[in-house]
Amino acid sequence: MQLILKNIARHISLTADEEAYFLSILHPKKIKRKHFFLQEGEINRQTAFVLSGTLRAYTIDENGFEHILQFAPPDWWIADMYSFIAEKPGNLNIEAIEDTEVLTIQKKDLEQLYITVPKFERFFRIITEKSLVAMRQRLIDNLSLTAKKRYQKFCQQYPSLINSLPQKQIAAYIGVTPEFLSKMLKEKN
Amino acid sequence: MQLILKNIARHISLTADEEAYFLSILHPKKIKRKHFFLQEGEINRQTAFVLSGTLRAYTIDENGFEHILQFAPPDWWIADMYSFIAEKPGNLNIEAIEDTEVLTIQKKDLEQLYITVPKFERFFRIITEKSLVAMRQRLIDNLSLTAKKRYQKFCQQYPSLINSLPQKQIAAYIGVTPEFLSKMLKEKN
DNA sequence: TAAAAAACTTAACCTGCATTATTTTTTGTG
DNA sequence: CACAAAAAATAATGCAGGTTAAGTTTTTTA
Repeated sequence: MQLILKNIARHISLTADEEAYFLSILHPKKIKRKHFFLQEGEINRQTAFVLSGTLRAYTIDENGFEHILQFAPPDWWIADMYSFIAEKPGNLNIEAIEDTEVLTIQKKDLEQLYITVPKFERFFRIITEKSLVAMRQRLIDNLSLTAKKRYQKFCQQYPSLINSLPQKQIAAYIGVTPEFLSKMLKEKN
Repeated sequence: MQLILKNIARHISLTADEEAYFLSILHPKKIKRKHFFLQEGEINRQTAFVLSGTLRAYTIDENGFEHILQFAPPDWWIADMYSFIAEKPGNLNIEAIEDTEVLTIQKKDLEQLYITVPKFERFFRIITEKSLVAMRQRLIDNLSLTAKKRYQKFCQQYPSLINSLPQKQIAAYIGVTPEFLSKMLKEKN
């Protein structure tokens, strides 16, 4: 529980009452490796904060290829934002790549939280702004960098993941086939 | 001025006082065709709402190629979010593709607005969430669709722009060279 | 309104990455 | 610990889209 309070304290400060109220709406949940927090076609009714383990969010395109949009190691928030705000079925899968513990907040509870403690509007505004900046940069990188450079950037950005992830998933994140990533890695050095 | 109030009314409602205060921090600005609202290397100290005309936001990569991140026709908000929140020099250029009128809000005024009228935290949270969803979808499209399909999607999404934009700029948005777009367009039909 | 600049077209050739298919290695699970 | 499944490596072949460069049309602006 300390982890999520510290996460929030990076942008807003809470009174003891507000903190207690916030903690009261959190639901702990465990997701086993290879199990899903959310599957394509479902409505994402809760947002998640990762305490331990790691989740990944991905889509499957019409040719059956996976494209990974986000890894969520501890201290990260994750949801299918489209589905969560529209309350419609989404096309994201959110899966545990190892046994994972999260805290979830139901959409209804979050809406009430916004009303009761408006500071949380600020908190989520700020982290959404940061996500947008990161997503924008990733789009730019995909438009302007070669696969080799995108791989290098990935290594810098997620040094902790690089050794625990199958290459296949790194390929699905940087936007190349596993075969091509394998070839690239042989060429280097 | 009505346009921006309507835009805001889509997500929050203001009292007469709040409305007056909000209007008081807006600065009208005109940007002539081919002139810049913001240039690479500058700190983006204000966010803009387009009243008339159209802006485009783009980066120039290390090989000198432009990549367009956003078109902002009337009723849209635009800024270099990275530079705006970090208060550091950004790498976006925001240029008028025709004579354009915007309303700007200074970062300092926006911060005060958040404090004085917290509803605006909600407003900007919501529109940032929507931008994030759109940006995420664009990344997925770039990872999974062919250039032809991305062009078709662009036509559906910006029917009003399609005839007023140079092909070069459509190419810079969908992520192909102008030569290749030209070839594609000949092939079709 | 004419000259200059920008946008567009065309075409030959090139390359980064995909595809397909087979083999080898690693990992997870009963 | 064995063996089934997943991941990774390898390699031949293919193609979407890039590059270069020249010529043509449209737009801008003096």
